[in-house]
Amino acid sequence: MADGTTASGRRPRGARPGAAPRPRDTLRPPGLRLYSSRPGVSVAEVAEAAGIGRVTLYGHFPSRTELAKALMDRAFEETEAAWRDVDTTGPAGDTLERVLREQWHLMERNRNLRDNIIGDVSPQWLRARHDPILKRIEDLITRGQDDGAFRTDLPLSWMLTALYSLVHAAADEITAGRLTTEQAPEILVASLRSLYRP
Amino acid sequence: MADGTTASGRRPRGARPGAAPRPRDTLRPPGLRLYSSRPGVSVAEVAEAAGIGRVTLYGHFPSRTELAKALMDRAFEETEAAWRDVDTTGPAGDTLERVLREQWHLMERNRNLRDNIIGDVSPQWLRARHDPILKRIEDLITRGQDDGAFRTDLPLSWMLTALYSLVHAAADEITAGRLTTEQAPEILVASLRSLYRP
DNA sequence: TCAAACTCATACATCAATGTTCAAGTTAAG
DNA sequence: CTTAACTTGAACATTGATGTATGAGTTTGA
Repeated sequence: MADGTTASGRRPRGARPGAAPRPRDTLRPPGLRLYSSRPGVSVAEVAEAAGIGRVTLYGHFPSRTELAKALMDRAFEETEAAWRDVDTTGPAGDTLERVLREQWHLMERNRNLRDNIIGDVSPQWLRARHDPILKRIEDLITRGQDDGAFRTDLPLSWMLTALYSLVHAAADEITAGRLTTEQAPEILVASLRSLYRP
Repeated sequence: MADGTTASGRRPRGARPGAAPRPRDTLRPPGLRLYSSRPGVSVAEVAEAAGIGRVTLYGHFPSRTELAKALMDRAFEETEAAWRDVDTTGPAGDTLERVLREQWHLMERNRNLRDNIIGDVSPQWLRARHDPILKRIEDLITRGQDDGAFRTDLPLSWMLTALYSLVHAAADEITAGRLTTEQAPEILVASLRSLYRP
């Protein structure tokens, strides 16, 4: 205690004693953005995008795999946080449209991240972390089906996959310059309304 | 002429003079299948899937890039051939459903191949070869819109992208074991009918 | 001022993939 | 049988990415 170090760990309790201006948490978002943007990104590229040295990055995450896991955990937390802000009281159709408009960008990042860390983590680990993210939407679709708002002639898994697939496609269209950021959510909502209607 | 060799090239006109049992053309399909199945495939894996040695493969295609190009050309030819068999005389909606049922597997391979050779060939080359493949469907959608069979409130590019995106998704669902090969085209047709209806 | 915590460029070992070379084989036309 | 065309495994050089080690510098709490 007297030496400023806690008994449990190496790091003091409060603010860290001293450091260059980049702690662990301000580092993550830019790395995530790059990791989620292109397949086959190297750790060097992620570090550069995050504005830090490659060695420093390895100081935080002992391996590429651990980096990928941390980014996926982050995505999971972001999704949880986003859902806490969603009003889910109304009809399922309305809720879905709200979620799409508010979260389609986050959903896109989740999906890209998942696509890009396949091969970096075990399939089991990936399922365990990614499935809960999908589950929120899945539950919403089920509720809509029970209410008669959504069709029931297609498998639930397909309706979920189709949704993510179209979100992904919309993001690609923006990248390709064939859709604007404003158009994308409207087109997504219109498409899924047609696709989900009984 | 008397020596059995043509004047123009090194290869005689008819059957090749003698060789191990694997000429260039029986080699391509298995390679294509693998190349289209997984991102980041190595040339060694492609060769193994094709049942030939890696060195032999390099004998046919001087580089990974040239291999990718040859496979894309092959896909293009396959698509052209498939379209020659399609009856396009009826209503656009019926034609689209026929095309989906008959070609969805080919469309899936085209898309996967495209995804996997990004980075191996220049974007310009890729566009030049891939766009004509898309054009057939695009023309069909346009015809349906002119006939009033398909909706016109969504961009043409989006309707095309959504179609390929769902085809891709269906293939993934089969891989994941959540759809059967028999279900897939039916679900695709049902989904696109809803999505394209005015 | 002192020292702990942190950053970072350089350098290094390792590994996997690409593409080449070579020295053997195998096949079938003549 | 002879020989040209082809195949192949093994070996090699090169390149790029991963992960580690080191040593020097920076920040900030005490």
